[in-house]
Amino acid sequence: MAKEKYYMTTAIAYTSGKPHIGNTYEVVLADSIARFKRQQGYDVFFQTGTDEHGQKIELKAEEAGVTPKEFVDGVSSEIKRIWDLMNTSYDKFIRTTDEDHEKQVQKIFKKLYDQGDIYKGYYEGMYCTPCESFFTESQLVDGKCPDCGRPCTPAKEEAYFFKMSKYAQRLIDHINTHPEFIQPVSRKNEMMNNFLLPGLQDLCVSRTSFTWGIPVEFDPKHVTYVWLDALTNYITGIGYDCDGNSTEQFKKNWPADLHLIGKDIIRFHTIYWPIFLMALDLPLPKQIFGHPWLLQGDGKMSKSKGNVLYADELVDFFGVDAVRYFVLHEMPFENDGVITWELMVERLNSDLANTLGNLVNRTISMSNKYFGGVVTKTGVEEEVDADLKAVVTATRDAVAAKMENLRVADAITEIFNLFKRCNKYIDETMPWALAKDEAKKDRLAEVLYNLVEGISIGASLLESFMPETTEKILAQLNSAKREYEELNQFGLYVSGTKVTEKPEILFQRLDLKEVLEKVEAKKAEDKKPEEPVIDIEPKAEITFEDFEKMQFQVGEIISCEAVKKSKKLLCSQVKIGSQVKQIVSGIKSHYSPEEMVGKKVMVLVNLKPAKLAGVLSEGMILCAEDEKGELSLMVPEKKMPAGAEIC
RNA sequence: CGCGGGAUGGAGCAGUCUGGAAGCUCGUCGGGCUCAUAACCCGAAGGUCGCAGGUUCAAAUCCUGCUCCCGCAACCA
Repeated sequence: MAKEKYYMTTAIAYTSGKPHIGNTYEVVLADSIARFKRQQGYDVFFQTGTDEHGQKIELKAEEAGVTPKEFVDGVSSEIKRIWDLMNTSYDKFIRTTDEDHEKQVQKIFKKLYDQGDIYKGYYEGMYCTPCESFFTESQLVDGKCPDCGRPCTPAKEEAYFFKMSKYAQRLIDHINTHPEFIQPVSRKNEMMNNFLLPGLQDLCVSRTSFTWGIPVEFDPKHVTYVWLDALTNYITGIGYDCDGNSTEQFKKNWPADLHLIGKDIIRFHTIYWPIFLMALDLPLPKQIFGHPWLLQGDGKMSKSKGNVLYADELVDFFGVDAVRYFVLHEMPFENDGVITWELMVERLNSDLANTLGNLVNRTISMSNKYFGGVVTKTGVEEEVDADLKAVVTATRDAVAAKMENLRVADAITEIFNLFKRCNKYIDETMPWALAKDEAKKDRLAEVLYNLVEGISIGASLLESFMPETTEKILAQLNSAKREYEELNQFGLYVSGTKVTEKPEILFQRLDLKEVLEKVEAKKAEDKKPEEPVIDIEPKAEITFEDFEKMQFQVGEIISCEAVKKSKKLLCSQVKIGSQVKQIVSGIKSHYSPEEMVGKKVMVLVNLKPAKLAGVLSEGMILCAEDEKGELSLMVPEKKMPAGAEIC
């Protein structure tokens, strides 16, 4: 029997910067679903990728001093690196700068234009450049962008529009007759009430204000605007051709079985995307799941605070599978989840180290201790075994039921319930007590066999979520990977198999305090290169001769006192070579006279003497000043004698 | 009236659509055990389900009003 296909996608990640743990969550979530479907025997095609066009990227690239293409190449490979680091099993990583995608988008644009779904018009309104968004006057807050609060400028732009209204009723009918289409269901009402029922506005699908995009073939000053470019990746990635020459792969996989996306872009996926597809006369995806967000626990996420969590950083601390476990387990189905270092450590210690790692470890240790590592089924059963077996064999279907509803967190919980049951079984049977009685040796063997078998099944079920851990456990138990069909059967572990002699610690417990200290240290390290820069008004160019006229020397401050009758001034006696000059400086609010003494500073020596507040000043002590007016004395980086020339 | 989300024992969350004995994990406390990564197992304490009304035999759940929190700054799925 041919395997049933399952085509699923994540949203494509926007290449404006490094993805944080929240972005990464989506692809890990998708991966767990893809892996589980494969385990169940589906012929899965799992696509992810990057969305690489738009004005924002054009600007970012300019800031970075590279071409947009160079910029997105860098970010896209960084995203791919993290996806790979997280061990995600995507089948295709599409980039919207891929040639075949671009070509196809152009063809789609033209086709929709030719058939009258796209028309040319004008976009008028207030434009916020960073957000790449137009707003109506009424949407503005204090004349500023309602999204980001920055100023907007009036703009009018020739643009192409898509006639959304034409397909609205068909979409409403579809949503009403396909309750599973939008998940979670609470989102369905939101879409209906806010967008569909009040009447859909036509969607702007082109821009002329920037060039980093896919040009409209027949009107090249326009580039395709985000959604028609980005959403179509789901079909171009598997070989759609709107001239009717779509690949076999496309014919097999479309329509998608699942689009997994963030809840913020549900609107685009449940309204615009289906309507585009209707216009192309293609079937609609079966399900769109808008997952919640993973939020930072301690206050707002902000780069300046240094509390943004990145996947690779977390992996450094905890390992890939622990991070996968956390984001999958901690993320609720409908509401946003929280991630903090504290919670992460707690989960690692309690679930992974204590419940799972320790179970594997103690089971293997006992097998070695009592039977030289050989696990034998003796058939000496007791009543307590029944419940263990019942729990173990029921887990597969319990997991499947949760996964069917995309309740990934709950699915994982089911597996851990199996491991907990195993731990309980150890207490119930007390192998160490059995070991003391030679007559109970066969019973002891049976108990250990049951444990090894239970763990084997649990480990196999864990594969979709923590693939490396599955490998490790099965390797330690010397157990073969089970087929899905075998995961609800107890007793397939081959009797007489020898487990590893030295069990490897699967998850090391971590001390929260130590972790937090390391995090702090890392933060401090990362902060340095992120200091802001300051631009000041450029002055006219000077000649070298001009420069040579100025004499700078290192001066040592011998004594210093505040200038009476003045708020800002300090008067210093400065030793420069063998002479001492009196210099008055406006730095009282930044340095006390006491702390000035002994400092070696940079002095402009041949400045014409002047009286400041009635006190003679014979030079100038140089300072750097930041945007807030904070001052910092210029001191030599190495030890220098007073009087050393600065040139 | 900008949009959206939230408020359930110390912490993180289920449960709300489809009313019917307040649940899970962690932490705390007490006990057990010693094979194991100071891990495991059992038990207990701890909640007027944000507030106020309403509907109902019955409300965390439905309705109305209110209060408070959070995101909407590119690091936003």
